[in-house]
Amino acid sequence: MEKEPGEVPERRKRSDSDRFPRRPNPAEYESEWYARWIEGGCFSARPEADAPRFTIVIPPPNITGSLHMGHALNLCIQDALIRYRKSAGADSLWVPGTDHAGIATQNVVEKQLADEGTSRAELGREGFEKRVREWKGAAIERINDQIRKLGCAVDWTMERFTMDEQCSLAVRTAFKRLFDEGLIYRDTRIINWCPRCRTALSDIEVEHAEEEGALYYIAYPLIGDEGAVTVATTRPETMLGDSAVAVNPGDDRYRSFHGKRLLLPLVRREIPLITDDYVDMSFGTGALKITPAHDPYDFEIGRRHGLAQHRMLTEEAVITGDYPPYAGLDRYEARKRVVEDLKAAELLKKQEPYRHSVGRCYRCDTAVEPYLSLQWFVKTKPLAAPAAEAVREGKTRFLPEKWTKVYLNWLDDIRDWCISRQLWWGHRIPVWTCGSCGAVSSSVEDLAACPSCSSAALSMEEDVLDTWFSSGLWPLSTLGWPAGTRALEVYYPTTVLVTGFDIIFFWVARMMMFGLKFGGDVPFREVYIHGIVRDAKGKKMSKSFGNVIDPIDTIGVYGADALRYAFLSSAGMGQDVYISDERFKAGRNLCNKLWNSARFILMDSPGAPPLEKALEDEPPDLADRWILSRAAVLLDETKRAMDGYRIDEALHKAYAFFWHDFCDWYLESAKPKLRAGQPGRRALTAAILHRLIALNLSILHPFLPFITEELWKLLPAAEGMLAAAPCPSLSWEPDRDAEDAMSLIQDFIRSVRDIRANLNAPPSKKIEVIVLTGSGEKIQTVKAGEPYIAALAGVERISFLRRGEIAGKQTLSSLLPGMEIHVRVPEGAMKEEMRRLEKKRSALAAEMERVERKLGDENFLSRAPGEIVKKENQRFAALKEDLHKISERLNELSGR
RNA sequence: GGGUGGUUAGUUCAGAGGGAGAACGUCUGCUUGACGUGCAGAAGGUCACAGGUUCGAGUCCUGUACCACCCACCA
Repeated sequence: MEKEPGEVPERRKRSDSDRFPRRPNPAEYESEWYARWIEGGCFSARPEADAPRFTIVIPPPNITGSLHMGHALNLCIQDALIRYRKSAGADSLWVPGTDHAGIATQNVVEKQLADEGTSRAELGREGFEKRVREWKGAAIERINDQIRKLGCAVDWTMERFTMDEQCSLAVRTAFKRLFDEGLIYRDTRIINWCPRCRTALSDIEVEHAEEEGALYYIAYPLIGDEGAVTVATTRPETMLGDSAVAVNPGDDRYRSFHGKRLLLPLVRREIPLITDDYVDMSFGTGALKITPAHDPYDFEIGRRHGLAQHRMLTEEAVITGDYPPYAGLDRYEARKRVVEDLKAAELLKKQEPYRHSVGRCYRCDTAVEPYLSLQWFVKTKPLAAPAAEAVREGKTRFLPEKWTKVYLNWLDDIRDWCISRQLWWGHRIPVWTCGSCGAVSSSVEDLAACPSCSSAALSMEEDVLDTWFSSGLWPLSTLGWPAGTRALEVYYPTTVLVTGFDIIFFWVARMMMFGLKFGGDVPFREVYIHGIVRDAKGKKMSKSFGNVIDPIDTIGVYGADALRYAFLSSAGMGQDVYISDERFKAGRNLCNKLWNSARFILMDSPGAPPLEKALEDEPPDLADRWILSRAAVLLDETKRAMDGYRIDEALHKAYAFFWHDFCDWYLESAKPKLRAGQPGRRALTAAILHRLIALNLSILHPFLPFITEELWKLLPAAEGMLAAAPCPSLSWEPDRDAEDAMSLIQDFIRSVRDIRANLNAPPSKKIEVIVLTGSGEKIQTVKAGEPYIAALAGVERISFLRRGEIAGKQTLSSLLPGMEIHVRVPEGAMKEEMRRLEKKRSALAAEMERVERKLGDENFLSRAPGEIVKKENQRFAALKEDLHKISERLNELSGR
């Protein structure tokens, strides 16, 4: 009967196989293990231990919502590192915590209030803060639960929140020190203002993007003279606040206008025409309207020329009452009206499409206004210089290295940091102004009396600090600074910071500045910058694309280990991570394979002697020596990869070893030995299987903590929990000879299998293989490997013929280094063989020609190192021999 | 305008001067005493393009094109 494509035959029923359960649903053991790890104190720091320290402070997630795939990636990387270093003997500490996220959280809660028909104003500051604190509790619980679901080995006893008592003390202490040293000051400046959030923003909180707009040409009539000066602007409504028109002093077109006065249209204000070098003659008309209160550069020019600052917008970006026809209009509405009115007055000379950069609030995407206001600033240059220097000196290293330059360029060109926010949710600025003497003081403790005049008429600042001010202190505040705690002493500087490139300026640079300033050293030795999470098509995951996947959903379907595998296997250093069902399935399949290999071993050999004991009683055979050698190499390779933060590489190596070396080859070759071998053989084989399944679990544990722990429990020799177990060791050296010999056997088996596949020989059909050879050493190896060849390639007999002895015409053949193998086939199966041989021959001939040409080249022979020339010669000889064999074979077949 | 990456198999990437690799996907076969979430085999690449250095270039240098990202106050 024909089988439908994709149809799978019904699984064979065997009562035997129920002796050991099939893999349970991950949900059945994952949360249970997390609780056991916590109970067992597996994740607790051991500051008293005499061990190398490995410390990470978590990038604190915002309490605005739940964790997304980006967080999950970030967490998985840290967890793999923490668990690996712990198993390698380090005192690993991973400090968890969350960030109050000022603007973002306030927005979320305000939205909630709006849905409930109330508002922040209605609740009042205290009521609002109380409301946010309630939200905070639930949010943190949700986030921590996700962290537990992912299996993160964080030390919960160290958990912090950026607005808890300890962190608040750090914030006030840092603020006061900077204030007292004159590094924090207050000034009236043009800052970035979000009219929706109604707060100031720092420069980096504004996201610039090119947008389609228009360039408007407006004529400003001269006073007391004919004519006008035409300016070009993208924001015509700001003309209401103009104080002057500027031209370049060297611009001949306007030379005759110098010193004249203009009439500002609509407003009918008299303004001067001034000259300033800043003006670019080639742009627009070469005349620039100056609005000192609403443009940063105009502000500078205004200051230079002593111009008035006319504020024409309110905090909500609505026209102020000073411009009656437009008062109360939104800025865009006002733009339309101004343009209409200018048109009506025939003063709008031209309007053309124009692409220009618009800045938007990074929290709500509203177009930001340059806005004149009184704000607090940090003088950054004195802090930035040491932060840059530390990286230049290599005290902190970026991985991948390319981010070093990004970091340095920003610090070298840094501008002062606006830290005041007109919000209610955050650290209130610890500054008090005296109502009687006017003194402005900062204090760590709340002030009750003015330090200068002892007056009690003090008012505290209303504004709060930029969230990133407290984030910047995170490595210090979590470890107890400003108190000289044991944790600070032992764990600062931390080892590595794991984060995304999007917050290098926001966070990494600020921590460097504060860490050096207050902690006396860099906050971390290394900064590991990972990529972002994308969907299968390479699109960034974002709500607006509608392609977000909730990590918790994925865990529900595939298990946390599968999700972790998807991330860690594709997280090449700094590489973006593409996730898809395919990748999750790959992770799930690996878990399944792990389970089933352990299941086989424990079913077939429930117990085994210790490996060292078994080796005393029985010498290891080729496959034993080979797999032990591979394991020794693997231990070394994964260690080096992990120490170098090449996490995906370590995982790939472990995966390949487990799946291909261990399962495909060793375990398969072990089956006949377990079934038919001598007792000593059986014991040694079982011992190796037990030892190596344990080793596989240990090595894979940092990546797949749950399934490996669950299986560890089932191993008779395993003690305690895997999460607390030290790195496995293997008293076995890499064995070159065993690996070379096994490699030949594997090639042999693959060749036979290839021939079988061409023959369509079912696995049950045993075949005879004829070996033609000239090399004695290779024959010895094949003979030694005969049991494996028999078992793994379905070969019942190998006949060794000398060169010249005829294998027979009716055979399929394959070339191996130093030998040629044949399998007899029935009449009629030869046509395909001729084609294959022909193809192979032309490939060999082409290759040989290349090598021959090289070896005929005087330059090559005289200039290339002797070693290379020798190698090429050997290669030529081998190719020549193979070609000869194939040609002979072809002649034989065609000349029948 | 400045900067940083990238361009190698259908896809995602590794390879950093001497015979083009992995994973996934594809195709073919398989009730193989753990696993069909599996086993076995196979096919598939002018290493973006153009110059240069070299006995020899995915690999080093220069330039070009394209893609991605970051920074910047030209109205």
